[in-house]
Amino acid sequence: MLLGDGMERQILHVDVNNAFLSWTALDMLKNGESLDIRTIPAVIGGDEKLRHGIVLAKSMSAKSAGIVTGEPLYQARKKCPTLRVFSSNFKVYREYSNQLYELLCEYTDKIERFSIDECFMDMTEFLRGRKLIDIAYEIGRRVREELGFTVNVGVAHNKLLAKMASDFSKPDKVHTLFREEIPEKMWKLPVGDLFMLGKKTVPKLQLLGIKTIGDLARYDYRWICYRFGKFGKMIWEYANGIDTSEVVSEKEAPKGIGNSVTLPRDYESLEELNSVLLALSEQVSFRLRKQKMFAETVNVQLRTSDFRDFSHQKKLNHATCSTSEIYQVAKGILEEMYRQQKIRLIGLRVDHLTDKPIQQVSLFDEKTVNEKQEKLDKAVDALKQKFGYESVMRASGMETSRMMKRKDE
DNA sequence: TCTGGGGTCCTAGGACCC
DNA sequence: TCTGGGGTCCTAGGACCC
Repeated sequence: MLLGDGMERQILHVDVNNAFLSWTALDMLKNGESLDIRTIPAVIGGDEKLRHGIVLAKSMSAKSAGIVTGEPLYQARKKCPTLRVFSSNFKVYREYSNQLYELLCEYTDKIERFSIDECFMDMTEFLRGRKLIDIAYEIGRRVREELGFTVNVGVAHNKLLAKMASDFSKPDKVHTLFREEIPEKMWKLPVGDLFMLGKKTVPKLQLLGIKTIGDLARYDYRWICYRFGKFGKMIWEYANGIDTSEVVSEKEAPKGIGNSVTLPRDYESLEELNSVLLALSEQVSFRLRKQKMFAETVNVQLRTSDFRDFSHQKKLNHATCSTSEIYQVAKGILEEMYRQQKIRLIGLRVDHLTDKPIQQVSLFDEKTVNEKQEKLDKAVDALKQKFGYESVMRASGMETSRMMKRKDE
């Protein structure tokens, strides 16, 4: 920084205000609804009959009633009896997210989609003689006028500070967080407001007398590193506004692909669980093949009725994308780990993805079976692509599909 | 009808090897 | 004749994010 401001990176973080709720509101208005649900106590929530009943997003007035994201809908209703609940629609969200992304792409090539409703922009080489903060205000105005929803824009010299800044007062605001502003704007905040400090770490820090981000920033660096390892180094640096990570514009290949479902009631037999596992295998392997990737590891996750999570995994000696193979492995894992518990959730995920199959050494007849299976997978995929995921489905798959909300294309 | 679903990264312990 | 020890792979679990 002593080299002068010319060396500083120019970073923006754009964060959609109440994204799912705002986008649902716009979609409803577009479809002839006259009520703007952004103006009433309202939330986006899952289906309580399917035990998916949590708050995914809230309006400003719902927030004023003390409703927080992630809490059960029944609890939210207790806080606000007049609360209206609307269901999510990820297809719609994807469209609005894309509209935002396209608008932001007019400003820079270096742009990172951090989530469906957040982007980082590296403006360092794209200022074209303008001031960063002016661009931030212009983006806020244009999104509001052209897209119909609002964003917060954080302005800073690195990603962490830009993200912290966009989280200051909302909605429809621009905030800066430059180095000299850190003590005034960030150090006074409770330590739990720091990015990456969640509900498990905050109490541990409080035991050390660390209450604010400033307390953490001024705490002995070596002690925090000793106590919290790599994670400690990171949060101490964050508290001091240090973050050298780059804005990454190319979408990286996924490291793993998984689907899970909370069951409409607790399941208590392998047979019931297996039928869900088959549907999950179809879904996961379909997504895997769409990515043209192969997986080396299969992982089965269970959540018991008393909310205890556990998982088992198996590494294969090759990489696969076959529905039946993934299912067979997953079934074996499930049988090995299941101990007659009441199961609330079951999940399947594949990890250690590669873009080429490590060829299985197999006997001729085995290979024939594999090739047959591969052909079947391809034929089914083609139909799913053309007529929709549910066009080709086993009865058990249909049942499971009803429990699940398909999120992406 | 209390508590979603999709990810990433890190850690710790055991097996195994030299 | 107890007590090495570093490195890698695999697994289970946990923390965090949106």
